[in-house]
Amino acid sequence: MEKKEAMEMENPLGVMTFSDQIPTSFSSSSVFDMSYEGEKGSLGFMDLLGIQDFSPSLFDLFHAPSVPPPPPTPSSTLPDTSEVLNFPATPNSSSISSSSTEAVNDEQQQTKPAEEEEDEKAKKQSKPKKKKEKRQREPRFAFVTKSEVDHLEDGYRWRKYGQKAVKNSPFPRSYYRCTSASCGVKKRVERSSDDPTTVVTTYEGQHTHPSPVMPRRSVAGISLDSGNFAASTTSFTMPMHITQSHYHQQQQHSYFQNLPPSLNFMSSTISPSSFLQERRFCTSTPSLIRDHGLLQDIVPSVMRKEE
DNA sequence: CGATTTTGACCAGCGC
DNA sequence: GCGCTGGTCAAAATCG
Repeated sequence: MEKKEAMEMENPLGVMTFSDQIPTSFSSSSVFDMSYEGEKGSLGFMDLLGIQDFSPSLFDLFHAPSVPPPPPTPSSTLPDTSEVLNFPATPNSSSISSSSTEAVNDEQQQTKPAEEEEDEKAKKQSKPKKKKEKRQREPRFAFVTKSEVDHLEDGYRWRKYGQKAVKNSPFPRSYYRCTSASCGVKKRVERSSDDPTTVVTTYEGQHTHPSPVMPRRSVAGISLDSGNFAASTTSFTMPMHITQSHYHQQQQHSYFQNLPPSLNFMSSTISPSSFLQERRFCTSTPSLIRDHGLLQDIVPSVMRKEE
């Protein structure tokens, strides 16, 4: 798969890496490692943040001091990290790495929504698709969580549609699809062979509907109210203000300034207000920070596809 | 009985 | 062309 993605990578994108240790439904001390994958390539810039040793909240995550970032690496010399999850250096740290073809490759994205569904269907059915046009994947967002259970509760309902043995890993990879009719979001779940205590979950696509299951006050008995983890059922959830602070932090470190234009979207295209606006767009009650409990709650709009 | 999971088969893409 | 691998399909089994 790496190969495939590498092939699809035309514009290297950044790899967002956050780190945190947060309480989740699956573990009282979950390592949180997220990776937003992209087809056009990725660049480890967020992981350069080296964020670690955070208090158990995403909010803190974006405010905690970070270690000095390593010198920016030219995208051209970066390895293919489309599937790399940037495991944290420390046991308690984790990372969110992101890269998305779609994030930057908007044009193709724009034309996707309606026609893509059909395209995908056709693909699956008879697959008489043209070779030239490789399948454009949805933005993918992966994270690593220290958990004993493979399938983590994230507020949505999933139907397992496949399972495959993973090369060089004793653990199988499971494929899930959102059960909602019009929602084509998929996710892969696999246990890390390096660290069997961690689960790698990769989301692909955007939910086109609100979370059908939204236990907002607690997850598996773990209340989230006490912390800043204001939004909800899953570690994916991120309050608006966090997103904003995230932006600021990035600005402070000026990581993006050293990135190629295609990677510089965070500093050049996104402003705090744009984040806010996006959030408002997603929520009817901005002040209350409504989340759907998934990607859409954490991934900036520019990294997602607009409907 | 409908929804979900399991699992073998199938297909596409890729490297050799 | 062949083999490998990731991803998906779909029938059967299982679950609630």
